Amino acid sequence: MRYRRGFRGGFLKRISRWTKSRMAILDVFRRVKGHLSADEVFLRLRKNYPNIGIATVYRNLDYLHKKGILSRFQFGNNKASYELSEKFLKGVQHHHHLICTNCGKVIDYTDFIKEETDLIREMEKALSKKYGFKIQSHQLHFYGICKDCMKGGDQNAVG
Amino acid sequence: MRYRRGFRGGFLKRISRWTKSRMAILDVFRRVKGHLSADEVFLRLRKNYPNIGIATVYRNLDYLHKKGILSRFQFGNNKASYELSEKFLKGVQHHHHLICTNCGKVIDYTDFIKEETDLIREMEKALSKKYGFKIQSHQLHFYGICKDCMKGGDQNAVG
DNA sequence: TTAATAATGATAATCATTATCATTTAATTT
DNA sequence: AAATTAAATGATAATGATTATCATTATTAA
Repeated sequence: MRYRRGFRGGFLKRISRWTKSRMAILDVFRRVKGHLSADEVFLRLRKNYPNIGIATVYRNLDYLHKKGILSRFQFGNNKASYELSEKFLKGVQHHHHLICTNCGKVIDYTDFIKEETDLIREMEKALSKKYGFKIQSHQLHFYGICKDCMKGGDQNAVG
Repeated sequence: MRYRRGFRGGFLKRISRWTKSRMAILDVFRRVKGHLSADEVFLRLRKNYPNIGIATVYRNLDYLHKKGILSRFQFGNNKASYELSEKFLKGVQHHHHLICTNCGKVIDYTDFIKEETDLIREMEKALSKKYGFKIQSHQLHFYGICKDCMKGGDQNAVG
């Protein structure tokens, strides 16, 4: 068991109670790496944990987000997606997203992170000062048409 | 009337029918400048246009978004916001958003746009090539705690 | 082990958005 | 200007995502 007492340091200290469902949800994200919506988490959990309720999934996603363990995204399909925060897990690379406005596919990319990070750091400092805003995270989304939709088909909304 | 025949050039050519509600919605955005959700548009419209239906608002926001006239955002409160696209209206400056995770307030900022645009342009070129992705727009969101919430209060979620 | 309380599962309620359908309206054609 | 045609509208039902409620259960600290 990954989350037994001895290993509950750092971020994991923020978790007040180590419930079965909370551990199971964290494990889902450790296995999957990418972003998952509440219903996707729910479906994956039900295999090993058939009695879990969808409300528990929602509550824990929100809880883990508030603790800084999951990052929360909305890519434009009217539902939230979550992924492990890079601050929480070393293995998670800093990355951003390409979102296809035609089919909804989301691609993670890790290119240009060095350049981006330098600029962002500078911006955060200046924006914090100018607006008195304590910045905690940022998201950079690119919207467009993916490779498949380019050849395939009927294109939809633009940014 | 702002949208009468003689002036329907450029982007406005994309609009198939100039209905009363469509014009009224565009006018709301011209007056307000900032981002508005469907219900906020609906409320503003009802003053001068008491019979408009909420479905018409949703349909037109979606329509104008697909025509490239409105930009669409989701800041994390589970509902979409729209604003006039800078491509559509010269007066709209390129800008991004600071979102307070405590109270939900959204601040537009226009700082660092030169530096950002240079980097973004470079990224778009490289990402387009690497992923075969035709990029149409981008959004940069900073999440954190605003000035008021910093002194005021009970802090909430982090990014 | 027990006490205190956070978390759970079931489900109702809410909120944002989309679908349906009969009617109206904008633009085009006569 | 009247007729035509298809897009758009308003009312409202339906859907989908998320949140609230509440009695019960499970985790932690004492």
